[in-house]
Amino acid sequence: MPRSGEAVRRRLQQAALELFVEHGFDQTPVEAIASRAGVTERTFYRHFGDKREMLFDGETELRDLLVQAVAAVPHGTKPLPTLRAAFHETVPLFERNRPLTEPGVRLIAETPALQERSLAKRALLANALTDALQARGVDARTAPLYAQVAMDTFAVATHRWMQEPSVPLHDQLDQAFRELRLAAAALK
Amino acid sequence: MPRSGEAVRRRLQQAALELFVEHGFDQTPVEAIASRAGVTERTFYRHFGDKREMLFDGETELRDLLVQAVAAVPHGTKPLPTLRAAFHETVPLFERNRPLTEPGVRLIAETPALQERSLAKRALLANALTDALQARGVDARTAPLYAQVAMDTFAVATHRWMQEPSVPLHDQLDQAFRELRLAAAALK
DNA sequence: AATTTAACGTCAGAGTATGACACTAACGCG
DNA sequence: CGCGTTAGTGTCATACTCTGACGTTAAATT
Repeated sequence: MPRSGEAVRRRLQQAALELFVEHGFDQTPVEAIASRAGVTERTFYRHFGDKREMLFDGETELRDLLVQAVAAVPHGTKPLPTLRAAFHETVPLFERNRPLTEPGVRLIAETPALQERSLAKRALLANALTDALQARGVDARTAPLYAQVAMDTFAVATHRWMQEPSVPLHDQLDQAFRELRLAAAALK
Repeated sequence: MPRSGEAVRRRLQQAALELFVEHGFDQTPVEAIASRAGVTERTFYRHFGDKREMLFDGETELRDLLVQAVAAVPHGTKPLPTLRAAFHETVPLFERNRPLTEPGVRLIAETPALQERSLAKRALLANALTDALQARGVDARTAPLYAQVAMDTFAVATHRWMQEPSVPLHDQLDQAFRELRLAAAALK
């Protein structure tokens, strides 16, 4: 296998992040990123499907970890407790990547095009969780609902954790799911 | 006020829908849409921010209706029951627009770019519901969670209703929220 | 050393979206 | 009824995104 290209990929990501925080996402042409990384614009598109994609690299890793964690939960556990347990398994991953993803999340928050992509990635995660639940015997009709709701609860927890780092992500998760349970109990 | 342009806007929407179902969204240049509508490509972008935006016109109407419905719910009602009641108020709107939106949803389902935009619109609705809840005294910390979760439950209900028109949307809504309550009760 | 293979460069091109400027049709008013 | 205002439109230019085709280079295999 010839020259790996992994180094180029990393240089592109770093160059992009620097230029994005300096001039903004929309004001940064792909040509500028490629130029700083020492490659051609064409090469950029060989490593990333499009300009937004570079900000969401860890998503596939998170997805694989989640589906694996769901499969590892003891059988007989109900859907939402299963997903909550799986989310707890991803806490180390988040804590490890925290400083790395911090500038990215601010960028996403202030760029509509990146928010859209972020929501799309979240939906992909929810779909993966739906499949993981079905593999455990949850019926195909209700699995999407559980996956979506749990995914949002997880997103709320991580969002709070980003803004208030003092309280651990584990506690944020339990707190969010507790609020979900109490709110749903009021439904009659 | 000079020539209204409302007719042009309608012609653009109809021309776009026809071309989209015939050649697909990605294979339909804006120029083709504008040409069929009898205007210039530049005029298209004066009526719609971008090419995806034409498929999501009713969203603002739905959003206004929802926030109004939330405000109309008797005070003292808990968040999730409030949102469920608000969703029930939008059922006539959905039933009325059903045949109109049917080709659109199929198009969205098979076009990634449109799915992203659809998710973004759903997020906007959730944000609007968050604000509506806060206006009723729900605290800012939990309101986003309730709005997101309710929004997903609503989305699941409408999705089922699209595929199985035999059971009314009202029943789909109650069923989905019932499943949410039961699933959350298992959280302990 | 020759061959294979994946990464890269170059070139061309379609499509999206925006800004600047001029023009025109409709409406209100004197 | 003529006049000016104003929103809608056309025209032109242009930056940017993304893709296809083709040739070249560097690394790994034999």
